[in-house]
Amino acid sequence: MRPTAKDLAEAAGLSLATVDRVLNDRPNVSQKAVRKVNETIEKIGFIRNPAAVSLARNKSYRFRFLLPTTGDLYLAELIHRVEDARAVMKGDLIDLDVVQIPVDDPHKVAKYLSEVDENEFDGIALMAPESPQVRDAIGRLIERGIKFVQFLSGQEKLPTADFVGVDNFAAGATAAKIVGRFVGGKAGKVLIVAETMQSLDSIQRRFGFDNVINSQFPHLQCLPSVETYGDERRAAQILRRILERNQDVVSIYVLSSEARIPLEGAAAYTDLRPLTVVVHERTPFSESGLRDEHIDAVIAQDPGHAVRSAIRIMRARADAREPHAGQDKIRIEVLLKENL
Amino acid sequence: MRPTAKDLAEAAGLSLATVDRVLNDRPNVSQKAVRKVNETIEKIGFIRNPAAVSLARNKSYRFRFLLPTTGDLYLAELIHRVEDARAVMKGDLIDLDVVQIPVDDPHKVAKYLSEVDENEFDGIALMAPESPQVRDAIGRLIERGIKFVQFLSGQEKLPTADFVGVDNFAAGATAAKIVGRFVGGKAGKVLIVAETMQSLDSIQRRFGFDNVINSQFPHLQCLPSVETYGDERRAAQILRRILERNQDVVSIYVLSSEARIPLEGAAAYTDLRPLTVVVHERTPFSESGLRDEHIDAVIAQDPGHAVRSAIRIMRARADAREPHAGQDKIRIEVLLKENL
DNA sequence: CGATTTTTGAGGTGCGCACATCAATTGTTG
DNA sequence: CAACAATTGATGTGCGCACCTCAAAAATCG
Repeated sequence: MRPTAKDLAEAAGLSLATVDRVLNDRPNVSQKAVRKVNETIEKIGFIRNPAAVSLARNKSYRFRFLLPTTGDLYLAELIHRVEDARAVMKGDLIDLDVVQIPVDDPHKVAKYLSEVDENEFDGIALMAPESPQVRDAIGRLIERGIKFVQFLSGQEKLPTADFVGVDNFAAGATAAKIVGRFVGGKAGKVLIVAETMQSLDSIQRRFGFDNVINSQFPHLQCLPSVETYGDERRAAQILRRILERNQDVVSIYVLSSEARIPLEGAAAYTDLRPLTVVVHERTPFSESGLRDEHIDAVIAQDPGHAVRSAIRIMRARADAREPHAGQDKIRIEVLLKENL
Repeated sequence: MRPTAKDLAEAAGLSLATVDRVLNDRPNVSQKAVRKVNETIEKIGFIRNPAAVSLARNKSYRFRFLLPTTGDLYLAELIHRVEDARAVMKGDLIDLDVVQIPVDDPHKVAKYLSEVDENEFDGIALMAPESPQVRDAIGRLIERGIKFVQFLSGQEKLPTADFVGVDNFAAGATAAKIVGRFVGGKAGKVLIVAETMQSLDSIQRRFGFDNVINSQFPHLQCLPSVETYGDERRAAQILRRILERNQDVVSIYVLSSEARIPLEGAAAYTDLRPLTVVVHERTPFSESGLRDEHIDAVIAQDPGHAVRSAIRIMRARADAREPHAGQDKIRIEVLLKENL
């Protein structure tokens, strides 16, 4: 039988009350008692029964995901994953919800964060670009005891907050390696498309991409980033113009999470198959693109994994535990038609 | 406040005893009562508090991983992951252990399985090739109420058992796609190395590999599989001979989990850098190979993920629940130098 | 109809721990 | 040494549920 707190008390030659004081960091315990208890824990291999703890505390966790209002398929996927997790975690006394806010307005984001009630939420996961205002608001949030996770964005990592997501520099580098090797020695230009280059994510990906192309594939030339601003017509027009002017484009790299908008625009003008097309994030569009070979590779971060990871981290922090690092690292996945 | 079983009973107009009978599938309940309770569960959104269930049942789980005795770095990694999980899961009343057995002897495996005491273990995860004998032994194990997982091998999926691992056909196809596109249009031969071609895993990977090469990269020619039998000297000799005879080898594909043995042999004879080298499984060797560019890509399945997945499945089965499909699918990962 | 079976209700116990109260013991200080 | 503070012990309650027993009520049957 596995030792209980009572066994611990007996083995330590102390009362259950003192053991309780040590285990739960209550005041009025001598250093000697603390040491004795901890030694005995090691000695007899005592482990708190988490079910009993949870039951006795009868505490529940309320976490909120703050996601952008605008976004296409990947955002939808993300929301879907949170809903999934919501259903699963409900049993474990974890209440989740999603609120969408205009993340591109730092002022509004900061205002929203400042209005979060610490009696209503134990943790917030925010997907928004960073800015000084937002950073300050996050700091105040944390001071009020609300656990915070930077979710898939804002990689200027705050020392006080946890981050869930990939290394975007490495993600861009990975895309570049695929492009470079898939193109196959041919010289030519690489067309790079982003929704916007304002965000740190885009900048880092582009930086990682250029870095690898320039050092390992000097026969390829990266064109300046095209920004779509999420506008389909605009995207179609600009891409058409650029492809007309640059007949030697051999590859397209879409570094935003929204591949649909630029690629549908480009496909209207030219056949994508001869080009090496690499995009980010698995969506119904990118999946079908892989299947019918309009897209050669997808660089992805599993949204379900990201959501679960954010939840695990907030829960661990709420329990004043360290998160388990290993399981919570988000991998940069490379998806081909063959390993979908 | 979230509804308890008592609330459920009141809302359903039944006693707690009857509600308990329904919730735990006890005998002597009318169909009417069952229906009424289930309806009320939906209506008030009752969810059993898993902590209370766990505490009241006070049940623990004992699972054993049966792994091969022989194996190199990947096996070591796997054992390490089980040990990690062991420490983490200990808190959740899950006892894990690892036993290594000679998996290539179906007779011994079957004998071992038949001797597993159902009072001592709730679940077994076995990493071993299939054979009729083993299959029968697994069947008897399951009949005795022990939950069983086919762990990273034996993909002739038993309808009665769960499987954790990748689709090896797809894994081979993925490797082929990488080889084909990385080679870059050059014609030549692909050297394929396995520890043994006896195992179903190897056969499926090879089949998937050939399939993609033949259909998409006809300018490449697959050589017959070389078997190392885990013997370094043998491997070095054979590979040297083959590479001497085939000066037009452009790529090496190692389809077993042990890349070290063949690649160290080949590297002794020739420089691997000009070749496109693709191997399976992330190990210290394959990682450093990626870093210094002796290896171009690694096709991997995360061992930590696989271990956790196997545990989750055994636990779900032991609780007579269905496992959560999504989280437990093992991805075929593509690792490059850039996304390690 | 009574005799039997099936179904229900009422109630208790314990799982391992958190949290609270109050008394008893020890240590400290002037 | 008394007066006080710091520490410890003894004990109780409740978290939500599983599991058990015994009696009562309802349904079924010959």
